[in-house]
Amino acid sequence: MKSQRIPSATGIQETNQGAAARARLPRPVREQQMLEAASHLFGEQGYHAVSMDQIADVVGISKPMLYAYFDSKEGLCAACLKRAGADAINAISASYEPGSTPEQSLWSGFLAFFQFVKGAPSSWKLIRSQASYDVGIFQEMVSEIHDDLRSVVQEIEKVASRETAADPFADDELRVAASWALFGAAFAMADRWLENGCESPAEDYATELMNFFWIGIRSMADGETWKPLKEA
Amino acid sequence: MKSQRIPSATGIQETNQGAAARARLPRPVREQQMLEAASHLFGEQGYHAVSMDQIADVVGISKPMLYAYFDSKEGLCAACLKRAGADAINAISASYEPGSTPEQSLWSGFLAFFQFVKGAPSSWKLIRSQASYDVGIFQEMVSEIHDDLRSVVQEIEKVASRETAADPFADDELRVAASWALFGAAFAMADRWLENGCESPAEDYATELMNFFWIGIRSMADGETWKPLKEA
Amino acid sequence: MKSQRIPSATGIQETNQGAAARARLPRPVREQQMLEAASHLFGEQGYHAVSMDQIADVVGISKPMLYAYFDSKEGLCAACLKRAGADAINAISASYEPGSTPEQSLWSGFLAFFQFVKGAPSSWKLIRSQASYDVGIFQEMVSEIHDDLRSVVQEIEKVASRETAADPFADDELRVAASWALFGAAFAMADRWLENGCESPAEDYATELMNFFWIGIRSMADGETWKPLKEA
Amino acid sequence: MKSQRIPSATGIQETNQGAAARARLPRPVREQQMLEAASHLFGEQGYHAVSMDQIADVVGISKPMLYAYFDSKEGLCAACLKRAGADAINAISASYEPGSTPEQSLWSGFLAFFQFVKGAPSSWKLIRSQASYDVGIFQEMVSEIHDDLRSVVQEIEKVASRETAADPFADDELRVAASWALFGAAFAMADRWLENGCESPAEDYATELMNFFWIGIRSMADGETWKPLKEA
DNA sequence: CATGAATGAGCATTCATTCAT
DNA sequence: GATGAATGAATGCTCATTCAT
Repeated sequence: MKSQRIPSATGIQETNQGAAARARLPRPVREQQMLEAASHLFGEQGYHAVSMDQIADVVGISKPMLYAYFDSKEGLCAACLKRAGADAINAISASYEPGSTPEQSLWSGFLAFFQFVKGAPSSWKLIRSQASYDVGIFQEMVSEIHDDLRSVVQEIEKVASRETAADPFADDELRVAASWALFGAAFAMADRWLENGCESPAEDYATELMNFFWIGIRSMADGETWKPLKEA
Repeated sequence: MKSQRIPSATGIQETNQGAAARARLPRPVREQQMLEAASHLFGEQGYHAVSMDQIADVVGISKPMLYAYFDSKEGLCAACLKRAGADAINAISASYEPGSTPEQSLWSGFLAFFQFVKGAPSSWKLIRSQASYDVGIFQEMVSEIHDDLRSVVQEIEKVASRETAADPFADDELRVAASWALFGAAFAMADRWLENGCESPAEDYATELMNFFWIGIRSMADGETWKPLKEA
Repeated sequence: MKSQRIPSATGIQETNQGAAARARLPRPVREQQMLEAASHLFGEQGYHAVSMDQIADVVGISKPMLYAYFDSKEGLCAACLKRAGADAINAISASYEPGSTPEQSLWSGFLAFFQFVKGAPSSWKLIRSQASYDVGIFQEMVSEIHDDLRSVVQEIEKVASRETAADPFADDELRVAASWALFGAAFAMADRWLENGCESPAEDYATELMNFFWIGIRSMADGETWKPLKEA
Repeated sequence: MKSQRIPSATGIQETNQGAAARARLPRPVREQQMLEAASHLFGEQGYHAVSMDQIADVVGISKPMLYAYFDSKEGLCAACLKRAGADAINAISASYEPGSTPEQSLWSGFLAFFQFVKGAPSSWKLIRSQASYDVGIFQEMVSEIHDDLRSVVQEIEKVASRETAADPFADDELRVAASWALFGAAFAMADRWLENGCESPAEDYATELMNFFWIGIRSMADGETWKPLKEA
C-alpha cells in the first residue's frame, strides 16, 4: 500500500531491466517518470495527502533526485499541473478541424474534453483540485494553471464569440466571464460523470451541453437577448 | 497577520469590555465566534494552511476550547461548511417568491446567489475550496455539503424541468448532470467575479447567465433539441 | 462507551432518585462513590489510560468535585490503592481463626486471597498494576501500598517463620525476601487465574501453592536445608 | 536530569570524537544506541514518564530518527522489551550445562537470573514494569514479552515436571500456573533485592529459592502430596 | 455545595528539505 | 549522478488543573 510501482507509461523501466537497472537515465526520461508518478498521486490523493517520500518511492528513486529535478514539492506539483494542462489543451485543440463550422468545433471540442477526462482521469482531477478556487500557498500555481486554462478558454471563446453577431456582452470582463460559464458547466458535468464512473457515453454529456449552450448561443446570434425583469 | 482579532459579529465583546479578558461566554455565543473566525480563515487561506493555533488565536481563546466544541479540525471545518452551505441555501431560497414564474425564480435565484457571494465572500470561498472536486481526507465533508447543495440544485431543477415539455434529458443521471451544469456555470462566473473584486454589478452577471440559460431553456421548452452532428 | 454508569454498589443513587438527585450527598457517601468508580476504571484500564473527565463522568459529578475530595489524580489513585489494599488485608485477616494451626492458617489465607481476587478483580488488578515494580511518577504511591502489603506479608510471615525451627534464613533481609517469595508466587498464580477467567476453583490454586510451600516449609521445619552445590 | 549523555556501550563515540558532531553512523549502530538509551529510560522512569524528546536527547539525535527506525513510541518500547527479554533468556539459557542434573540446572538458572538482574537492572525493571499485570494500551506488548518469558518458563518447567513422578498437578492450566509460581517467587525476590541495592550476594537469594522450591519439589517427587484440610 | 468554562503545558507524530558520502 | 542519513519546525490533540459563578 505504500510502495506501489506504477505501470510506467513510458515503458522505459522494462528496457533496461538488466544490471544497474534504473540508474543513469537521461534527464528527460527521469523527468517524465517523476511527473508521471507525481501527477498520478497528486491527482488521486490531493496535494497535501501526498508526501515526497511517497513519490520518490513510487518512482523508485531517492528523494534528493526529486529536489534536483524540481526545486520543491510545490515546483513538482506546478510542473505536473503544467503538463496536465498542456495535455488537456492539446487534446481539445487537436479536435478542431480547420474548415469546420463553429457548431462542429464546439461539439468536437466538448467531445474531446470529455474523452480527455475519461482517458486521463487523474490528470483531470489534478487540474480540478488545484485550478478551482484554491487559495493560500497555491496562488502562484493556480494563476499558472489559470493561464493554461485561459488558453483553453480562448479556444472556445473564439468559436463562441464568432457567432454572436449581436453581442450581448457589455464589456471584456463579462465576455471572459461568459466563457468561464461555459467551462464551469462543462467541468461540473465532467466531475459528476467521473463520480459516476464515466459509464454513460461521452456523447450524451457533450450533447447535453450543446443543448444548453448552442441553442442559447444560436438564439443570441439571432439577436435575441434576455433583459432583467422589472420588479413588480 | 497572525493574531487579528475579528470584529465580533455578536457585539458582546463590546458590552463587557470592562470585565473583559477571560470572558465566560455562554456556549452558543462562543460557538458562533469560533465558527465565524474559522470560516473566515478556512475560506481565505484554505484548510491546510490554517492551524488550530491560528484559529484559537483569532477567536481569542485557547486551543482546547476548539476541541471541546468541535471534536477535531475536521469537525470544525465541517461545521463551518455546514453553516456556510445553510447560509447559501437560505439566501437563495429566500429569494423565491411564492407565485412567481420560473423565469422570475431563476432570475431572482441567480441574483440572490451572486449577492450572497459578494456579501459573504469567505463563506463562498470556503464552500468552493472544499465542495469542488476535492479528494482524500475530505470526502465525507464534501458529500455532506453536496447534500446541502443538492437541495439548491433541486430548487432550480424544478424550475428547469418544469419548462422542458419535450424533455431532452435521457435519464436521471443526465437530468442531475444538467442541473450541475447550471451550477457549474454560475459558480465559475462567481469565482471570476470575486477575483475581480465584485466591482461589476451582480445584475450583470445574473443577466449573462440568464442570457445563456433561459434563452436556451425556453427554446428547449419550445421543442427545439440539438442532435449530434453526423461525422462527414 | 464514554459514559457508562457503574452499577453503584452503594445503592445510594437509587434512594434519592426524586428531584435534585445526586446532589448534596453527605461527604463520606460521595467519597465512596468516587472511589468505587475510580478504582474500577484504574483497575481495568490502568492509571494513564483513565482521565479525570472519565471518572467524573462515570460518577455523575463534575471534575472540581474530584479535586475537592482528593487533591489530584495521583491522590485519588492513591486513595483507591489504599482502599483496595485494606480490602485485601481485611479479607485475608478475616480468614484466620484464632486457635488454628499454622498449616490451617496458611491454607485459609491462600484461599481467602484467591477468593478476594475473584470477588474484586479490578481491585486486585489495580493493586497489581501499581504495586509491582513501578517507577517514576508513582514511587510514593507504590511505597504507600507496599506498606499496606507489608502488613499482609507479616501476617503470613508469622505463620511461616513460626515453623522454621532450624532457621535457614541468615538475616532479616532474607527473611523478608522469603515472605515476598511466597507473595510473588501467589500473586503470579492469581494473575494467571484471572487471565483464564477464574474458572478453575480457587481451592485448586491454593492447594497447588500449599504443595509447593507447605511441603517445603515442613521439610525445612524438620531441619532439612538446601546448600549450594559445589562447582565441579 | 533531562539530557544526560549515556556512556555509549558501543564505544564508537570515543573513536571518532574528532569528526564527531552530526555523525553519520551506520544503521545497526544507531539502532543499538537508541535501544540502549530507550531501554534505560523506560526501565528507570516507566513508559509514560519518558518522552520521545527525552530519548532523542539522550541518544544525541533528533526525534525523527527514532521514528525512522522504530515506527512509534510503542514500537520503540516493544523493541526494547524484546531485546531485554532476549537478553534475560540468553543469560539464563547459557547457564544450563548439557549433562547436568535438574537440581544443578535449577540452581544455576536461579543464579544466572539473579546475576542478570544485578548486571542489567534497568533491563529487568523494564521487563517487570511491562510484563507484570499491566492493562490497557500495552496488552499487545505484554503478550509479546510473555511469549519470550514463556520459553524461560518452559526451561524450568521441564526441570520441575521431570521430577514430579507422582504428579500433583491436575491439568495443564495448573501445571503452567505452577511454573508461574516459581517465576513469581523469583521475580518478587529479585525486586526486593534490587530495592536493597543488590548488596547481598546473588547466591544467598538463589539458595533461599532452592530451599523453598527444591526441597518441596523433591518431596513431591518422593510422592508426598498436600491435600486440602477438612473443615472442622 | 457544585459546576460550566477555560487554559497552560506537553506530547506523539509528520514532512519538506538538506548534507556528506 | 545518486543516495542514505539526518533534522528543524510545525501541527493536531489531550489532560490535569483552576477560576468565576
